[in-house]
Amino acid sequence: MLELYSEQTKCLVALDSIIFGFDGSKLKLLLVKRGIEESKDIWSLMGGWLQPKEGLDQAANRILENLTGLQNIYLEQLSTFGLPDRDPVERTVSVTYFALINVDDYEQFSANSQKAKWFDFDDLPELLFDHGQMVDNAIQRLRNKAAFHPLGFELLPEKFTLPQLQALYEAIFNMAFDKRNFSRKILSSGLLTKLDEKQKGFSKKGAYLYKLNSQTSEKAASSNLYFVPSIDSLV
Amino acid sequence: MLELYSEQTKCLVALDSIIFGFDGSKLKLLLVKRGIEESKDIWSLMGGWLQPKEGLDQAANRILENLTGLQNIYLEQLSTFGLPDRDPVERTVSVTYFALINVDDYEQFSANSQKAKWFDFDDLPELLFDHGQMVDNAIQRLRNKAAFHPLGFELLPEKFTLPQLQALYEAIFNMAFDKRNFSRKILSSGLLTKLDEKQKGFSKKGAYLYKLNSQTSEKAASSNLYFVPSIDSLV
DNA sequence: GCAAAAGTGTTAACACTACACCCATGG
DNA sequence: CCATGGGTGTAGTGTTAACACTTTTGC
Repeated sequence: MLELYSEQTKCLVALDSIIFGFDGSKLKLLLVKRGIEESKDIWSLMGGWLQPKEGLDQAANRILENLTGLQNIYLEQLSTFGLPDRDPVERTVSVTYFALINVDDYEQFSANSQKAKWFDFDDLPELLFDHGQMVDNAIQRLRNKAAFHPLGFELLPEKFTLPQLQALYEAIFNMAFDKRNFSRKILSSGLLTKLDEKQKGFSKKGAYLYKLNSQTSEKAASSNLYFVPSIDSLV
Repeated sequence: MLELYSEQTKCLVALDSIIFGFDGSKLKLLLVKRGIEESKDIWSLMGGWLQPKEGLDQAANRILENLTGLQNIYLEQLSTFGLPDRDPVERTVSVTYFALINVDDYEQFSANSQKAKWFDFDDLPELLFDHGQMVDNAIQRLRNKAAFHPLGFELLPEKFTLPQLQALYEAIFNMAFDKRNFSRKILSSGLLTKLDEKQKGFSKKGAYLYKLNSQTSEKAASSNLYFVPSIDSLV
């Protein structure tokens, strides 16, 4: 059974967030340059320490807000990493989170946070400690989740076109979809509301804008939204 | 960015395991009676403390082995809980694991571990702290995972019958399946090898025994093993 | 011989894949 | 007027869900 509390050793607890973005054609990851000695200047996930009076989700939100200026970001807990020597400086258990943010929203704040940079997801630099594993983990979760949930929308502006949405899913799954099948599947889910406006400037014809239909988004959604042809590695 | 390590507060790190079993007709959960003051005698998950030189998975395995005598148990990390006051004695972050064990295997050891008991999953006592949430979390993960992976087998003896397997899935999903459809789906996955023996004693006719076909179990498996008619709450 | 559980096939609806052409517009 | 990207429909195939009767054998 549980042994007494008093004799147990304590650990530092960190929060590290895998922050995904999308720039219209590629999936992106937001990284920061480590500012302290021991592996200084290595790119790493955005992270910080758990404070005495806060919960994990709360801490992850606080850190994300401090670093990006953004509130109410989609944030979800992933695995916790705790090999004894994962951080050579001192034993640290790290709880990871994955976040989805709209690149445009963030650019406005990027002046503030000095050393943060968006990387193409498939061209990442070497990462600090076990952050590479954390990222592998997160992309899997993103795929699994996006395959069944109306999730990707978090990465797009409020109004978006079907081609944009498709490009996003193609970036997430690193796979091409047939646009007729894609639009049929998406539209039949009832998740989207077609707007009267068209997107201007990008294509000559202009594509209709849609928005997420907040009514149905939570419930009716999850039933048959699976995009991926062959489900390979579900969690 | 990361602040200096030295000024950060540390936490106790606990591991708590949600241990599922199956007795042939009902899904079970293994709980222990808390042995230390402050909520003494409340039923709780099996847990223990992270030791200085071990990783999280390793610690979860060690604790499980100490308490049940079983090795090589299916064990998978779930969420981490860390509200500041979740444990009134002292701030503790708890990493949860879910485990699947064969009830028969465990009964042999149950003499050893004094205060452990199997409960029917749908008739659980009140649980310590936030362990109830941990359990809710775990059953969801079990369902999601079992819907796509050849997972439930961990809960059965090496040789089992289709009716047993179906009963297990019905217990996991708390839902009835059509036996013709069920057997077709399972058998078409190629996961099982039919044996020449029949189970005796339970039914008059006797049901054929099967075993998991270890070749295919990892790969070919995950492609279309979804049993659940309507996927309601996938992670 | 009967009760209790095991085993087995067919059909109709739906969902998925593959595939090609016309449309609207800006330049 | 033409190049670029946007939008749409169908046929074939496979998968799923629903459904009922026969078989075996212990008692």
